[in-house]
Amino acid sequence: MPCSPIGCPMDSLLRLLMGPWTTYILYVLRSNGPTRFGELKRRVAGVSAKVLTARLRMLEQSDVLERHYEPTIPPQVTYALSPRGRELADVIDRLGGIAKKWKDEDAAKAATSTTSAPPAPAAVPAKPRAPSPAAA
Amino acid sequence: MPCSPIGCPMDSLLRLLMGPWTTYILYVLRSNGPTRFGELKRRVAGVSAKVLTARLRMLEQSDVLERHYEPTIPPQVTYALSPRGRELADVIDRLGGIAKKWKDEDAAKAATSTTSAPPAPAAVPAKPRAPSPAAA
DNA sequence: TAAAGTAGGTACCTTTAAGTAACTAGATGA
DNA sequence: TCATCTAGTTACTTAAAGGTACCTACTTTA
Repeated sequence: MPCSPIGCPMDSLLRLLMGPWTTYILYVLRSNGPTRFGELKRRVAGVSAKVLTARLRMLEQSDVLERHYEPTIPPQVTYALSPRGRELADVIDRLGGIAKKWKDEDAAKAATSTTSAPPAPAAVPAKPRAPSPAAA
Repeated sequence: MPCSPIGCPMDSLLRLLMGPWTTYILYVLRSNGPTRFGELKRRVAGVSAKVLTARLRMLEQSDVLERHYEPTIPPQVTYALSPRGRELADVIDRLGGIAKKWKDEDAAKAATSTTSAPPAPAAVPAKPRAPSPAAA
């Protein structure tokens, strides 16, 4: 079940971003700088250690972030964005900009439409959707 | 199981891109222009009608693409990118560029390392990974 | 003595989402 | 008359993920 045909270079990259939390991990790492595992887990609220570990391994193996292991007695492991990670985080940022813009546009549109009208119906009744045969 | 905390504008956008085939649908629509359902299904090789329909509905509801229904007797339904879709496709293109660059870099690195060496071992044995307690 | 904090690993369960196949209407072509 | 094409829909099945809980070794603190 690929995101795109096998061999497409996007495929592996998307597989990277696709997992839950991934972009948020990158976001935290970008805005927070090198971060320890526990701190990361606290900031990415709601993520389980298992999934966080899995994501970090994926990202590390793809050279998107760097893992620094300090063998002190309570061991200290720090994660930081690599150059690739920063490159990726920039694009994600751009994506975030688009997302925010759309949301604002939607909010503005909703505001004007509800200025003198009841809450808009969820569906688009006038649209000539292909009739559902089974519904007959 | 959000990709990021609830309320983050990225969340819905990522949910859009995350689904399998989504980016490829956008890619086909971008390079091919308005495309009919069957043609789309043929170009996005391997996708099932069910999933393709689901993705198209998602993208349509998010105003990423436009659906045009022509009630001829074999009905003709055409999908095309909306302005938002083109905006999104641009970013995806950038992401694709990064993916390609990384792949080339990896290939080059692999070529130099295998010039006089056997296939590189898959793991990184020298890295001081935190010892696995259960393995002892 | 026992709990807490470090950074995870592992087993088990559940949920979600994809795949597959069969079905739809109505006209056309063999 | 039956299959085919259009653009899907629906039910059923299955597999891949995530969630939860419990486990590790070692030290410090209460």
